[in-house]
Amino acid sequence: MKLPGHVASVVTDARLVEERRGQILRAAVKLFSDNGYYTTTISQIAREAGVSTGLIYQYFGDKDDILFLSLKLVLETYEKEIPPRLEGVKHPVERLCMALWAYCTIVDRLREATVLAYRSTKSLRADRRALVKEDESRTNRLLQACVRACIAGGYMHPVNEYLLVYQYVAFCHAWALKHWALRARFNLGKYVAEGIGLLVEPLLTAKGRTALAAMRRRTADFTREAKPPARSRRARRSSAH
Amino acid sequence: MKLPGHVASVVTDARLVEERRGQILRAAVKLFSDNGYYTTTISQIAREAGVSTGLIYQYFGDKDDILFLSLKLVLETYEKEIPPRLEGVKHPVERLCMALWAYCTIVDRLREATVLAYRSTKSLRADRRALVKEDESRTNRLLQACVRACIAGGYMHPVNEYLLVYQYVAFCHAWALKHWALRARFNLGKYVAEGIGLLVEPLLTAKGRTALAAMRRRTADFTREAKPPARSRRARRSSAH
Amino acid sequence: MKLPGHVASVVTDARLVEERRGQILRAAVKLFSDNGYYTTTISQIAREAGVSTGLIYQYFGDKDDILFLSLKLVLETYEKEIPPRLEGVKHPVERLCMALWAYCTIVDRLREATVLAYRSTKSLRADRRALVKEDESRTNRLLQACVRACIAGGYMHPVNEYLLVYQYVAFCHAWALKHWALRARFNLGKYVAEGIGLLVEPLLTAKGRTALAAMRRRTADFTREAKPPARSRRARRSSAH
Amino acid sequence: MKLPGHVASVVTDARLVEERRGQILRAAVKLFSDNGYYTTTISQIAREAGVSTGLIYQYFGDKDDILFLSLKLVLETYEKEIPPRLEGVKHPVERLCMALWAYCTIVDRLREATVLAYRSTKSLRADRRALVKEDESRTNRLLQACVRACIAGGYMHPVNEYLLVYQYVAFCHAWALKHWALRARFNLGKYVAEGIGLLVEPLLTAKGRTALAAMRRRTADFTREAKPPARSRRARRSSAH
DNA sequence: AATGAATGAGTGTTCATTCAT
DNA sequence: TATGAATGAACACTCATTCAT
Repeated sequence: MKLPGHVASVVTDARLVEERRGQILRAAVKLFSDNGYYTTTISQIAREAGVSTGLIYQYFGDKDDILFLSLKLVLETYEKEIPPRLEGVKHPVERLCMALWAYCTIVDRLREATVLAYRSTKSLRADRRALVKEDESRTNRLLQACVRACIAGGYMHPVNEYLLVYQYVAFCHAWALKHWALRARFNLGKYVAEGIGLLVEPLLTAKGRTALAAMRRRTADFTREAKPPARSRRARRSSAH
Repeated sequence: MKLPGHVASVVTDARLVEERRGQILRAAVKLFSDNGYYTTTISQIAREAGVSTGLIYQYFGDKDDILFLSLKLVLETYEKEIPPRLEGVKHPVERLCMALWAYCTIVDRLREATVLAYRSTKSLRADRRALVKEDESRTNRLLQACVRACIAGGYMHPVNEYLLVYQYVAFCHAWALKHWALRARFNLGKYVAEGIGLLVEPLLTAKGRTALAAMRRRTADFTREAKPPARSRRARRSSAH
Repeated sequence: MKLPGHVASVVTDARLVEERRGQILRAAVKLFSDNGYYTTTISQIAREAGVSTGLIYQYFGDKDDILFLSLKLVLETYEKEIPPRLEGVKHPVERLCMALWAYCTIVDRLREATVLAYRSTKSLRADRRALVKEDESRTNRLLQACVRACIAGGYMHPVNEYLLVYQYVAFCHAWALKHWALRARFNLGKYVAEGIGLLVEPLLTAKGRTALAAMRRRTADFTREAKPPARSRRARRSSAH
Repeated sequence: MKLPGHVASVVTDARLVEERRGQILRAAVKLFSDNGYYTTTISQIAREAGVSTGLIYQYFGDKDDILFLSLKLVLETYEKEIPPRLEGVKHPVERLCMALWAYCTIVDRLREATVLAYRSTKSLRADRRALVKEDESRTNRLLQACVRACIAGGYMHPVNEYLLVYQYVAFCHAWALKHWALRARFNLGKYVAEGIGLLVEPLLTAKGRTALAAMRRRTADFTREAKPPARSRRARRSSAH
């Protein structure tokens, strides 16, 4: 009786399991993202990860296990990387905007992997699909807290916050899903800035708009820049704080 | 030198090609939607369509052809079914709302197929992917015309209409993509009504809001109903005209 | 209980059977020669012959029937076309040389078909293989008669005439089988002339050599010419008689 | 950009590749020889070789690869086995006769495979066909050297040595190709002896004939014997030297 | 723990043959 | 008689998975 979330490993040394799985999953995410789940073979993953095919079966029960942990890896990235980006941001409106901005930059970095999540979640065994969806829901709750704080603070008109969050998520994911169309018209900064204009600003109260305007004055940078390489952006961001 | 959009058939009788392809594609869309492209076998499609495996290759060159025409079938449904639903609707705000409502009802009817489009477009041969995207773009342009009319008529504040359309599309597709989560809280009518409250209303001018309110009074029905079976909905619609 | 040499036809009108079979066999010989038996499909044959696939099965029982009659057609060509070329040629040595020359010109015309016979005889049902070999043997006997006459007339030293005939056949067939190599060094006339120098002349008695020399003086033409197109060669031949 | 002569293997261990390929090719040559290329299935080859079908694809890229190496195996056998049989044979006339004898014994041993080469070379991908023909040409050159030495030594009248070699090759191959007819009248020894009488002796000078007669006196054995099994023949030969 | 050779069930695709019209 | 749509058995080839070393 296997638990759906459990992935068995023949190897017992926990540190080694951690390390090898990471090594294999990085290869898998890359290949799945580029070529899809079904067209990626175990031996391609092995080659990309620099191990033998046999070794993979020491750390994963079957191919579905690899997909499962690959998707978790991606979804957990969202969940883990957004909160630190909100640290020190106090104002609810600013937190909401920063959350969207953070989410979008992560999507941008994991663009192919985000598409993968849409393509391949249904390829998972059904019981595990639910687990992956929970991961996604947890990320949504991060946004939901931001929205709620805006409304609670009187910065945003009361709205169906649940639906709004889904719209925000759709907005962030669209950067990956519709990148083929959007990239012709936007860079990432412009995309987020315009998105805020469309999905945040119209919902704000007068008080909220004032806050947004203030924030814009301070962080004008990311709305104008051409999309820079990931590395320099990360560097700039840390120096800015 | 094959054109990417062309699918060859051994059979020459155009009527028969039309009919058989339809028969096979209906089976394929169903199976692809339920089980995905790669896990659906040609012989499953044949069985579902009530023909032999060999026959399929009289009407399609290979499995990719079937996927291509399946996706086209789905995307063309959007493109073809929205315009008739807008006939007779004059007011720009009302047209926009009706377009969203129409789009969402089609997505609802083709829920699995819509998910299929997200899952499997990347499984297409690259040259054909572009053609499918064009189909999608054409549907977007239907929405874009509605948005533009609203702005031109002074019913909506000037916004980035291109991005807004993508938000609308994301909203409609989300009904299929996130149905697992949304169905717990919304029925289709409520979903659309709330979506309009979130994505249309806040962007309207005073004049636009008046129009929206008027419309709501007249068509209050669809915002309250439980999701009805497709047949009765269609019946109601025609009687309403 | 089918007789091996019998090919059944659904159609009863003998004249029609004759005509249709000829039409189909010409197409089959061409395609089998170019592409081989197994890689040629019935529908290719049908297309080449300008009929439907179904029609082929009105005149042949199965694909093996087509191959069988195709090979017979080719082998009977040898058997039928050599004798008229010997008409009026009286001298045994001259008859032998003319037979070789005739055989080689036919091989040259049916080059691909000759290769086909080597490739595909073994693809025939075993009982029919024997029939085809009999056809070949009958052609051999034409040569054998020539050799025998030479020996009987004291023009050729007594030799194993049976083996010699096989050598002659091998020589003629080699023009097709090894054409890829021979064509770089010989045209057909030179090939035959040199072959006679190698396989006939050394076996002749003094008397025989005198005859050969005389013949050469008269028919010097074909030993020097560049290989002419089939049409002009045929024309010249008839005008020479 | 694949080189036509290269056959890729998934397995890297050279010794293993050598061994497995040999094992599979032996099975393939047997089955191709008996049943032809197209009617032999991969799984028949696998069964005959005692391996799984999958394994075959670890050592060959596709079925064409197997045919290619099968034909090479056969043609290289000629090329490799003739020279050792000439070792220690000094006299040009004797070398020529020994070469013919050696060639014919190899053909006799590989009778079916020799027929295979004629049947199936055209089934090869065109670029590889040329490589196989080169193998054949190399064997021809072995004979050509023998002929040339005879002429240079004044043992044979000057003739078109290129054509003569082709005639010798045709003679040797005929033992396989026309075995169905020849076996009724000849055993291998008699076939070669008579062949020499027909294709070598008449071309010799007086000096050459003396040498041939001398040789015949010494090695009279092989012209009379019934066809002995390959093994004892080889044994006798070495003891005779 | 790690390798990679070996397995064989499963897939897309072809094509000789049939048969309703 | 002639058509060509329909069939389905058969094949080449793939790849997740196992296991001896």
